[in-house]
Amino acid sequence: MDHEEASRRLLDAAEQLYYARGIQSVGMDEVRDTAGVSLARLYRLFPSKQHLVAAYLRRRDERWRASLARYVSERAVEHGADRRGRLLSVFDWLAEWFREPDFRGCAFANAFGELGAGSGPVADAVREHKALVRRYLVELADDPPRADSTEIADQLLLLLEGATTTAAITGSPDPARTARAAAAALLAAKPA
Amino acid sequence: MDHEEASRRLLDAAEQLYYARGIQSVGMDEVRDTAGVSLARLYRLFPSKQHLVAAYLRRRDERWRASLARYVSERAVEHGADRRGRLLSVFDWLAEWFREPDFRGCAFANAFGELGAGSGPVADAVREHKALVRRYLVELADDPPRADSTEIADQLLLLLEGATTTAAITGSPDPARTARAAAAALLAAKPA
DNA sequence: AGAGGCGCAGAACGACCGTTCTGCATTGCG
DNA sequence: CGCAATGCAGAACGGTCGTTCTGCGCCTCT
Repeated sequence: MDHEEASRRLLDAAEQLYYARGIQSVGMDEVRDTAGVSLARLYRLFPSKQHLVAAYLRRRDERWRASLARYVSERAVEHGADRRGRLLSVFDWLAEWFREPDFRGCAFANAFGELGAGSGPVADAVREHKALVRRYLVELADDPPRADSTEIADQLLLLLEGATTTAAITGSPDPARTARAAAAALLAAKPA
Repeated sequence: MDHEEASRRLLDAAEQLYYARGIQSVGMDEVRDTAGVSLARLYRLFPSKQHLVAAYLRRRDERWRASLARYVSERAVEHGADRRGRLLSVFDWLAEWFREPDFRGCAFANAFGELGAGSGPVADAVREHKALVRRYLVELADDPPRADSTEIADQLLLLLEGATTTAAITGSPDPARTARAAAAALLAAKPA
């Protein structure tokens, strides 16, 4: 097992365990056991638990955004979607995510809520994720370019965030539908 | 010190410590020290940590909703506000809350994200809080009565939730302004 | 063969956690 | 006064945590 494989296994284990059960309640022993990688190597690859958590979140951010972008892009091709169609398909993707059996809300908000603003690399990873998602929404809203892209993107970001938390707490995917309807109304309020 | 006073001190301490630092990282010893109440009495009043957390959240829910309702009501009197004005003043209240020095996001979502859906009395308290806030928004939206009150209330609830989390993560009160503008647009999209 | 380097499993360390226990002090009553 | 009841501070218990250490096995090289 080379370092890349060990790292991948550790991040898989971290993702599975921390997302399902929170961060502080999962010890490094359990990450080791789940990953099948020794503690010594774990600490060689990630100098502390905070580093491991931040790394898992950064990898998750990439995968999450890539999954969303792929979906929006494919739907745009299938349906010849315009700006509105592309922005609304974000919420269709949300609906699918909320229905996944291991859905447990936003890993980034959960980690931030658990560990707080002073949690160094973890808080940084969370903030960067949110900034990148916002940027993606601005890009979608700005195609074709318009003066209100940032404003609408910010509003849709709040709907996305609120729907994710609400879906986790209520255990229902309905907030995706609610958010989509709100997004449609907001887009309709600002025609081209 | 009677039981009521001890209970109040314990809930004050719990609120201060758990909201600021998360739940698992604050031991019962520290709650005891902060409250100035013995561990024996603490356990007599709250049989377990979960009970204490749930009790603090339930008290916080009452205070939070009361503060919001008072603000909305006072603003309605001051400005002769109609349905739209009352619903929008929810977001004005949010803006003030986000500016408080100890603001750290939604205590309910944070606790849920940290402890998970299986956390018994805590998860129950979180779900009930969300349901009560939703009901309050439905009441605001239904005055005067309309067929779309639940729909608009659900949409505003997502904005409220998304703004709270985003404000905590970004450390900025701006999401309240963004949410208010979105709420205004949603209300304008459905005139009387 | 022997020596050195590397990596492992899991023990060890010190800290913290949730909860219960214990020696002691205080209070109230007869 | 003596006795019983009550409550306290904080020790104790058993468990878990993050991190480092140690004895051992394996591999490579001379």
